[in-house]
Amino acid sequence: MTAPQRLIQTATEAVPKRPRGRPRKTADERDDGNRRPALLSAAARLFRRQGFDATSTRDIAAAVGMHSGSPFYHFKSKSALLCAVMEEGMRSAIARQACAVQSVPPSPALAQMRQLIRTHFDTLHGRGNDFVPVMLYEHRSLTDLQRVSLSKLQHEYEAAWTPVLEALHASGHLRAPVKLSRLLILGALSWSVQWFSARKGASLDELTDAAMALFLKE
Amino acid sequence: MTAPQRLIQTATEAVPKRPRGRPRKTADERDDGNRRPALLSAAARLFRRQGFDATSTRDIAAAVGMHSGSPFYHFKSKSALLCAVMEEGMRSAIARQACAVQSVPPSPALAQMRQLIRTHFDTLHGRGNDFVPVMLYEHRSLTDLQRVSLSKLQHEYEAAWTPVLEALHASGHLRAPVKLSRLLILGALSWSVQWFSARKGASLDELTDAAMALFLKE
DNA sequence: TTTCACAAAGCACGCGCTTGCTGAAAATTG
DNA sequence: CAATTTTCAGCAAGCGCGTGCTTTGTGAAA
Repeated sequence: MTAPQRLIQTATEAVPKRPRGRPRKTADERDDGNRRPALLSAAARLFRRQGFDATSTRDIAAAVGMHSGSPFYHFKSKSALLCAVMEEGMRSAIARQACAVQSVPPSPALAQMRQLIRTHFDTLHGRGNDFVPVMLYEHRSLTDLQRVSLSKLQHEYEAAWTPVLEALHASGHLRAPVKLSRLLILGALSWSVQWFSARKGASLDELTDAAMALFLKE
Repeated sequence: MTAPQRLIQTATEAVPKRPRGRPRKTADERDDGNRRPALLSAAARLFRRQGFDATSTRDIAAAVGMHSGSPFYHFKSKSALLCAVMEEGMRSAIARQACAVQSVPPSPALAQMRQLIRTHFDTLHGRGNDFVPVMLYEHRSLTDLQRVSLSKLQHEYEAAWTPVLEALHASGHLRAPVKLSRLLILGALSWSVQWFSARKGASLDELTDAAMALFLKE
């Protein structure tokens, strides 16, 4: 709700008092020099490595060379910073996913499925991609309102899987119900955050092959 | 480091001083009237609902009608209480799993697989079974030593799956590599903690059917 | 007489966050 | 143009509070 406009003005006040000096930026979309992205990725890395509760705002500030109170100029609370990390992660994941899906012809659906899985693994395990793992495992530290705003992005991401799974169901490559399949498959992939290590064991490509062989027939 | 034993004793001290009164119990295995299990299950419920960090030791004490410092008589630290919750959860899960596997003939392996999946879902979603979900999602709050002691139980639980998966691989019902299959399958099942609700959607039996149809051929 | 299973009270610490301030930069003005 | 005004981006310091945990005390049981 914005403040109501005045309908009656005196002559002196009728002059539109344009404020002098630098124009104000809205609180929602700050430019912030260039330190805000630095805060965001430092927070993402620390949140992923130590967890949200085990990471203090002082840690984050120190990681970008700030003093302890300064992050609160950019984010109004610690949990707002967490939410911003998750939003950033989801937006870039959605963008990568859309780009990846477009780069593959819509049929066969098997190729699209492979691309979806491979892109998902990259979102989880690619270097510098700490944002989405934080989203997966620090969900509880958000307020209810923040959860609502993020669930939209989550649905947007998951929505890309449904038509592919339906095509695979129709062609007989997938026999389980589509909705449950999506939940189980995304769970299997996302859980890899718990055990996957880039330095040992299978590669992301081998992982993708295994997932394809596990979930799909023929 | 314990205090060094005295090697030379005077005549009067040579008499073994049997302590009078109630005999001492070791710190490892206390009997504890019956309040220790109550603390354990109250902690499990709260840890699952609010998370480990968001649950204070005062919350746990209040849940069983104790004062704020009293839980520390039974557990030497908050994280030791968490570890005890997880150990209890794993032990009962392993027991349930062993019992379930024995109740089914070793062949066909499909029947054993179904039983494993169904038992796992019950361990995660059965009422009062808060112990294992806590284990899955509060892993980070343990010390390194505690993690080591728990990983043995984890391996014991997962080991039951391997022969079944190998049989299914040999019979052609499973085409992905056994090791990766186990990781992906257990991930898919465990992730259901994030989305499954007993009051809406599918039942645990339907979920089991879907998982079977998703992972196995024929 | 000794131990048990807590109660009662409180300590020290680290946390998120607030407040007040400041040099620099940018826009507006005469 | 120079002078003025306003905002920006962060520094410096610290407040209040909740936390895990400790210490001492105590009635009951063995």
